[in-house]
Amino acid sequence: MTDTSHSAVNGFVQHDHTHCVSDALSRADALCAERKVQFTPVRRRVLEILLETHKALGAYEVLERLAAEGLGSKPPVAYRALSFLVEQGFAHRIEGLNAFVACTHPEQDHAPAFMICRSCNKVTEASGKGDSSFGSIATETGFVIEQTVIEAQGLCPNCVEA
Amino acid sequence: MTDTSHSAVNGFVQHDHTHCVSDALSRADALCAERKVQFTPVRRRVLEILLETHKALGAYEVLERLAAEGLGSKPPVAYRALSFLVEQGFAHRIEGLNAFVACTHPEQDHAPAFMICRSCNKVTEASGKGDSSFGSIATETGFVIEQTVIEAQGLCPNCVEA
DNA sequence: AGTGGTGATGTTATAACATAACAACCAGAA
DNA sequence: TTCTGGTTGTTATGTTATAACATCACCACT
Repeated sequence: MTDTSHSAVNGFVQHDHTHCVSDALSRADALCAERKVQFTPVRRRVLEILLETHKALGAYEVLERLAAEGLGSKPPVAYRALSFLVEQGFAHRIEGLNAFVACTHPEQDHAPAFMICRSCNKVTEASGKGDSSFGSIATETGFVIEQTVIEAQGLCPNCVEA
Repeated sequence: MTDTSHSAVNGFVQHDHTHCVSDALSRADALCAERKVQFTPVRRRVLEILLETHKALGAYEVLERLAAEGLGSKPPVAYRALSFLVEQGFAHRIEGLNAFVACTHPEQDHAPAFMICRSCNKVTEASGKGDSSFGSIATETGFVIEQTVIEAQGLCPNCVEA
C-alpha cells in the first residue's frame, strides 16, 4: 500500500490514486467543518486506510492497522470510527462481506449499488440511484423504503481475463 | 405460531397460510426427488420453521426450535440445513439481517429482491429480476455478475399506519 | 455377510464480527 | 473554576459462523 506514485486501480479502472485519496480526504475535511462534526485523527486515519485500497476491509483489518500505529487497539475504536464514516456518508458498509469501503462521491445523498469482485476483492460503486429496482413495486404495495442494500458479486474485467 | 387456521400474513398481504406452508413443502419434496437430493427430517423441519412465519429468522433462532424438538442443538446443524435450503433455492439469506427466509417461489431460478419491515420484521420477496439495477452498468464496465443482493428496509403497509 | 463409498449428522472447539457499559480525558462555555 | 458534551480507552461479553473430526445410516458390490 502507501502508494507514493499515482495510477492505481479504483473500482476496476485506472486512475490517479494519489489524487483520489487526497481529494477524498479534503472533501471529508470540508464536509466535517460544514457539518460541525469532528474529523479526529482516528476517524481521518480510518478513512485514509479505506481509501488506500479500493477493497472492502473488515473492521478487524482496519483495527490491525490502527493498532500498528498506536491509534487504538480495541474493537470499539474501529467500529466507532467506521460508524462515524458511514453516518457522514464517507464510507459504506458492504453487507455481503461484513466489510467497509470508502465512498467515491460523498457529497451526494445516494442509495449506492456495488459491484464486488470475488477474486481481487475490489469494489466499485455504481452511482445511479439504487432503489430503481424497487421504485414501482414498493409504491404499489405501500412499502416505505428507508434504506437499500444493492450489491452484485462476480468478477471484475481484470479478473475475468485470468 | 403453529397457525392451525388459514389466513395469516405473507409478505404483507393476507393469504391462506396453511396452504402456503404445505404447498411449499410439497414443492420442495418434489424438487428434491427430481434433483436426487435428500430432504431429511432436519432439512424439512427447518424449512417448515421458516415457512411458519414470513419473518427472517437467525440461524440461532432456528437452532433453538430444533433443539426444543430434539433435532439437533449445535450451530453446525442449523447452518448446514440452512445452506442446503439456500443452495436448493428453498430459502434465501437476508444479508442485512444475517438471517434467513423461506423462498416464496422456489421453482424459478431468480435473482430475488426483498422488502424488509423493520417494525414487524416480515419480509416479502419481489419477484422481478433483481439485477435490473446493474444490467447496463455491468455490461458497460465488463463486470460479470454471479449473484446479487437486493434488499430494501423500511416499513410495510401495516406498520406505516401505526 | 463383509467391505467400502457416500452423504448426513453429532460434537468440540474456535474463529470472526459486533456492542454494552463504564472510566478517563479534553476542549469550550458558563 | 466547574460543568458539559463529545471522543477515546478498556473490559467484558454477546452474536454469528465455520473448521475439523467422529459417527452413523444407507446402498452397491463382491
